Amino acid sequence: MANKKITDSELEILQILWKKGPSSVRTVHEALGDTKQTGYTTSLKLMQIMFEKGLLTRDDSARTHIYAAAISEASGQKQALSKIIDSMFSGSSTSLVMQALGNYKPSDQEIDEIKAYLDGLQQKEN
Amino acid sequence: MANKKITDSELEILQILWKKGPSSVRTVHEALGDTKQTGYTTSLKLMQIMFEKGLLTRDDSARTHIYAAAISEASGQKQALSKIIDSMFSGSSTSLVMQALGNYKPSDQEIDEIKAYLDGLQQKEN
DNA sequence: CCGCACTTACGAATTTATTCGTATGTTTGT
DNA sequence: ACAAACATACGAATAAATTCGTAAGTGCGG
Repeated sequence: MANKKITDSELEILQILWKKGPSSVRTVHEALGDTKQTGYTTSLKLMQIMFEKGLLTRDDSARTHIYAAAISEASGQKQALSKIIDSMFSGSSTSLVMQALGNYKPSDQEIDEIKAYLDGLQQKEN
Repeated sequence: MANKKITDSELEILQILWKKGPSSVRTVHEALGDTKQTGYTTSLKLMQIMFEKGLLTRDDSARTHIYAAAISEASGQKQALSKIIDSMFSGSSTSLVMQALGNYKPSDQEIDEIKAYLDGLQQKEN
């Protein structure tokens, strides 16, 4: 519901949790280590803040707490899409789609998949 | 080339300049007034900073300086798309397209337009 | 000419995000 | 039992973004 703003650092952590599933701070911190070289307590603090914000849930029944993303990856994707459709594409999802197709040419096979998907959408319409 | 990070506030200003074309600080500030109620010097400062960052150009030959976006709207759109394709869609533009189509069902007519566009892409391929 | 409205410049306060040091407690291996 | 390794909590330093106050110059109407 409530749409708190997600910072880039927070997004990195969500990525990892989406990929790995519920994880300890250490696990996340080490996965993060590939791209950032910040201290362990930095990751900890960030995840605690995200928990307070409601971005993460956590199981603190064991000594090592286990955190999980509070929103699904799909819903994160939808949120990100909404934001740029509103802010960059004047609310037109179609023009976002065209622009994406133009910039990152899909292969023939991918094009066929998209077409099939579009056919499916038209079917349901009636 | 260089990909400076654009904040949300900065994006709002770019929006206005893309829509209205080169404008004075006052014009931008008043357009901004619809959504934010910050002081005039705040808008001024922000635009000055954007100018320093290279996000805006300006003509200071007259007393009232005229600012313009240094990047085109299309290139801003491309940048925004790149970012979320990388960060939210594991680099797959196709899955972004599918997700966008799924969330914001286009009309039959829009679907046809997209299909036509896809046909065009396949044509060129050979 | 004088004062008012408007402009830019710029230092600095405020707010928000990121990072880390340190305290404190728990677990584990020997 | 004890030390080393590891966990959380939390205050606070640092950095980055946003906001504004104030100074100083320009131009215009009367």
